[in-house]
Amino acid sequence: MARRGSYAKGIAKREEILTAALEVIARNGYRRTSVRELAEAVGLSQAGLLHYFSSKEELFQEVLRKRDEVDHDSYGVDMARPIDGLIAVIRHNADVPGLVQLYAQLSVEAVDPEHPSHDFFVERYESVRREFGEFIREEQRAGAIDPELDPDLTATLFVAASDGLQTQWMLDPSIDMSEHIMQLWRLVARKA
Amino acid sequence: MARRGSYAKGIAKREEILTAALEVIARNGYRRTSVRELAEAVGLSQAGLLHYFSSKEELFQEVLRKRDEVDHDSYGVDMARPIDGLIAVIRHNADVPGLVQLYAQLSVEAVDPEHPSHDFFVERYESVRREFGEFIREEQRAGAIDPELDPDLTATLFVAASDGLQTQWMLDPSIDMSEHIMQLWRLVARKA
DNA sequence: AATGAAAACCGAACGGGATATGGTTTCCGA
DNA sequence: TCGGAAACCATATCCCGTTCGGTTTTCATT
Repeated sequence: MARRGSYAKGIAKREEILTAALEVIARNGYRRTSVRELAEAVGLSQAGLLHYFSSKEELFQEVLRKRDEVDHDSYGVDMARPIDGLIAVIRHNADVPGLVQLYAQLSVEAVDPEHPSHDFFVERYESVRREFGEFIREEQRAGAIDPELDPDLTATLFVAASDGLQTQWMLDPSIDMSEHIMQLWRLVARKA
Repeated sequence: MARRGSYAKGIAKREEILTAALEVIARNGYRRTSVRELAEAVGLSQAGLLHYFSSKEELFQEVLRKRDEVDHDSYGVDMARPIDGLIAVIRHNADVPGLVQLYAQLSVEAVDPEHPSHDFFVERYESVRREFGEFIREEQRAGAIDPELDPDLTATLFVAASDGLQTQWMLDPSIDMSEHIMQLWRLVARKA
């Protein structure tokens, strides 16, 4: 049998790195977070840290992937409707500015097709739009949303609004992101 | 009298740099645009280029400021309604991906309060929201928009949607940004 | 038209960034 | 217990933005 996979110590260290990365980013901001700092935060050399992640960008991508998993478990499953999950996530995001900043930064950098996280984000957006679009179709069948509305277009709009609100919120934290999304939902939900 | 200000040659060179920066970004993407390349593109050394702009970030900010001026002159003045101006700008943006990328990148980096362009973006968003919010108030007075809608909230939503759509469009250029904004406008505009 | 001060520009160097290389040490299953 | 892979490090490399101390060019003043 070929020996493959990591040792127990390595698996724990990897998790520790992901957690520490978040703390460092939350404290210093994305721009001022270097692999040197990340390495120091977990008691490794730069090369030691890069043993776990082939690049800084891949490390960050893994942080976001893990966040997606946690969010999906917390707000995706037990929530009755995806819109409630979306609002819950957005509310939660206001408590983790480091993650929001990391996400905003990496998603924009990844528009470059050569960026290592390009495919990750392309697929992520596709799946988020697909899921939310499907939800809107359901609401239309249930009569809660105007059937004339294009569900895919509307889903894209929700995702866009969520992303754009984050930028404005980071520049001005007095902006209440969830309130704006609720307003958008009221706009698409049929009245009376 | 103290001699101050630039020579004719310098003023022309400065403009040339701003124009060339756009071309280089459009060709190489923001990530791969270095001051070395920028300098080569206009026949200067790195230090020579930095004589005009104290930093790379300041140069990029000036590119965006110039874009704002041009857009404002082109779509802000002669357009009847700001919403038409917004849609026209968004349509135009699809033809200048380099600018869109530069804007998206810099606006996110500038969320760091230490970033040299932080104040620029804070003020820019404030003024855009104020202008659009005022327009919405006018439409409400004219009876074109539900007076119950919070105009500032709605303005923020339009800005957020515009920004967020750009990210999705850069990742998937088949997305029609203007169509989505028109959809949003239909949602807020009173029907029948 | 000569002058001189500031603008325009350059070569070289600096500090810091991510990452590749070639190791040594530690782990742990066969 | 042993051997191979994982875990980890010191060092080196290359590119980045930026600084410093110049030289050359421009052009208002005289």
